[in-house]
Amino acid sequence: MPKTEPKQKRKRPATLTDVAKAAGVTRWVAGQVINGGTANSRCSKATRDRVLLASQQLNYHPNHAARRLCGKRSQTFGLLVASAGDPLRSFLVQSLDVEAVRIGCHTLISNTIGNPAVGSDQFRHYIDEFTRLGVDGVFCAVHRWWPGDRRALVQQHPCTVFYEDPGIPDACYAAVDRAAAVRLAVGHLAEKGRRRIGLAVMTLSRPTHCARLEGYRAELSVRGYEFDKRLVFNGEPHGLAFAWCEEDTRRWTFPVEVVDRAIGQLVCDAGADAIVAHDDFWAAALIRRLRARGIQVPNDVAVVGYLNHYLADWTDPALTTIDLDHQTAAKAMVAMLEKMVEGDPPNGPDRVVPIQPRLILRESA
Amino acid sequence: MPKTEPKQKRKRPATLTDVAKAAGVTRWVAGQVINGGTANSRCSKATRDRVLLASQQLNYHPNHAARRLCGKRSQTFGLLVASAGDPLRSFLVQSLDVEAVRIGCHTLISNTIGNPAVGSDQFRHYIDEFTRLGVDGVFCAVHRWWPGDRRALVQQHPCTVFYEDPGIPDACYAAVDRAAAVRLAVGHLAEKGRRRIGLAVMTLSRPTHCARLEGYRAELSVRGYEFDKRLVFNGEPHGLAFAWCEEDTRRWTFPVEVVDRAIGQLVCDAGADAIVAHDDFWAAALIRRLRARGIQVPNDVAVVGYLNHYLADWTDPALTTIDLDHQTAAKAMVAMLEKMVEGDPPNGPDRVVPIQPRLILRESA
DNA sequence: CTGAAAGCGCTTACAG
DNA sequence: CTGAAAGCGCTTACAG
Repeated sequence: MPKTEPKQKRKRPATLTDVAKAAGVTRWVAGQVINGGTANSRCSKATRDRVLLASQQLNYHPNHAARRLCGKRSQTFGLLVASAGDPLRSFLVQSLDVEAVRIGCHTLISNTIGNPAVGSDQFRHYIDEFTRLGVDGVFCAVHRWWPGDRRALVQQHPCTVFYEDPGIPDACYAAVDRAAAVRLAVGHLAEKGRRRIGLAVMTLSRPTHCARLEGYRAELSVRGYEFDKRLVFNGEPHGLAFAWCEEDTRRWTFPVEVVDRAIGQLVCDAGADAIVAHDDFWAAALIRRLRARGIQVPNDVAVVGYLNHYLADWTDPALTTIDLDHQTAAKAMVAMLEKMVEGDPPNGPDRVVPIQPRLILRESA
Repeated sequence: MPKTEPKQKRKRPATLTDVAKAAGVTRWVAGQVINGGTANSRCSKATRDRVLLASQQLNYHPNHAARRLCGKRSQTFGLLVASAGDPLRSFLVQSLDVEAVRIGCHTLISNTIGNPAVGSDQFRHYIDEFTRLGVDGVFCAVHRWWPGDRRALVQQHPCTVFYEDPGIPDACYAAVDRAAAVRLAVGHLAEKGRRRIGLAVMTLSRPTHCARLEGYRAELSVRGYEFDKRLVFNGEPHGLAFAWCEEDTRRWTFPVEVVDRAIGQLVCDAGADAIVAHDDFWAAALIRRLRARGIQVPNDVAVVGYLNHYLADWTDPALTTIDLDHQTAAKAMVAMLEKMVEGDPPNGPDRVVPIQPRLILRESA
């Protein structure tokens, strides 16, 4: 084969100089036109058109690295999340990206668990990576009971917005109003004629979870129901009471015994005809275990979840649950972060954006 | 209040010059030490230690933009996905990131659907964004029936690796061996003594789906079972036969009628005692609809899914299904892309990496 | 090892 | 509008 064909070198992307040359103007003018600068109005439409045409023909895209080097923003946000694949967070991850893109920014995934390749302190690792990459700001959607030094994070990246209260002073975050969530559930059940509404929660030791009990009592009181402490099941004394995904098998496990005890206390002992569950996992497990006892959902006992998780459509009966409105949360978080990046951080009560949950009616209540 | 406190300016991150100065060496030496360059061995341990110490003390992190500007790789991969939040893909997204981080790279999320903010052709939008940002390569995990010009993608980004066959020539991709998946399912069912094993698929018009029928027939033949065409249900003639998530309500819908017809044909007419379902959604729907008819799973009819989707643990009974081994797929995709970036693209048969699925035993079969 | 220099592609401030 | 220049922080090639 003749060596007529020179080894095709990857063609260099067009630069601003190329565009300027092609359009017969100076770099400065080309830059002004492309960036929509103030001088834009000062140059003739003909000039502008020539620049734009050349830019298009050469498939010009401003070099991001060069822009950053002379002080422009990176237009990139870091996103800390325990694991982006976890459906518990995946929709929030997606919504954050969608909202970031809306203001011309990008999102960098950072899984802080399950990646020992980056060292033992993955959270810390990404804090430094974010510095190196020069992100404009950081979203942290890592549950507060996962490891990670949040103080170090906000110190190194003052522009950080959390999802849910990270438990450090002066943090900015969006958080679902859990009291309102339970009130929605209890209110709905009361309207459906349920008289003995139970509450099954994993724990009452964290403030965010206590809000549920408050909401529960408040709504009972509004409805003229008496509070009966036997109708509140707290999983905490029963040990590990949450769903858990095995790292290797990806198999979800759930402490069925705890749920059985909840049924024993709430339904068998206290005569509950409805249960507001800790979350959709609890609700799904309750539905299965109630069926195993021959108790019909929702006829005998109605069940309401919390999350509006993916699986809510696939339990049998489908789960009536509380949606956390991740989209609104994401919008709020992006708006907050953008203001911080622009040097206008929220103060006082504005640092916390409460998200109003919504009741999603399906079949279980 | 006295104006003693000057408005605290955001302190400039340390530069290589700062480190060199602090360590009392030239920028060149500092750079060599920090980058582990070849000259590293040429300088004394004392010098090295001084540089490393200074680097640590100043919390030095090489400026990414500057490095890129002088020709270094961005160490960033673009990741095209229909929607990162979709649990169908979210674990692949996570695995790709984890594997990318393992080789020192980062992943940029790019949701190609549901974000009209970036224009009508979101796929195209990201192709250009990737160019602008200077990603080293691209992962495309967008289902081939979603819109997007794959040819334009590989033309603009020769370093692109797909998940599943994108249907364009010379593409590099990892793809689950669907024939093997069905064989696993059929083999398991046969060993459990099932004699009338049905296959319910959404369509047989795409090559990737035909592989299932091939696998089905092959395994039947190995087991000495006769092929009975009544035991194959093709959803295609019955119209829309897949689960669908409403954009606004996030509510999943599934054409229950189609599943009912599948049960009618396979179980009632052809006497199936087992069904290999198109995917976990089909399987979950089959389980519900079988129960509605008083048919017990797995006693009367065993059901096997495909995906090992999140919901497999929450159907009742829990779903025996085929795991797609996203982790292995991600490893293969990252390895392939990395080789391409380094100028050593795979050729011929090496362009396609088949992923061997695994059977996950739960309760439904 | 040192040191001075060029260059990556852009933005910006400045003199005309 | 033009044009020449400086600078962002790094890497690299080069002369000592």
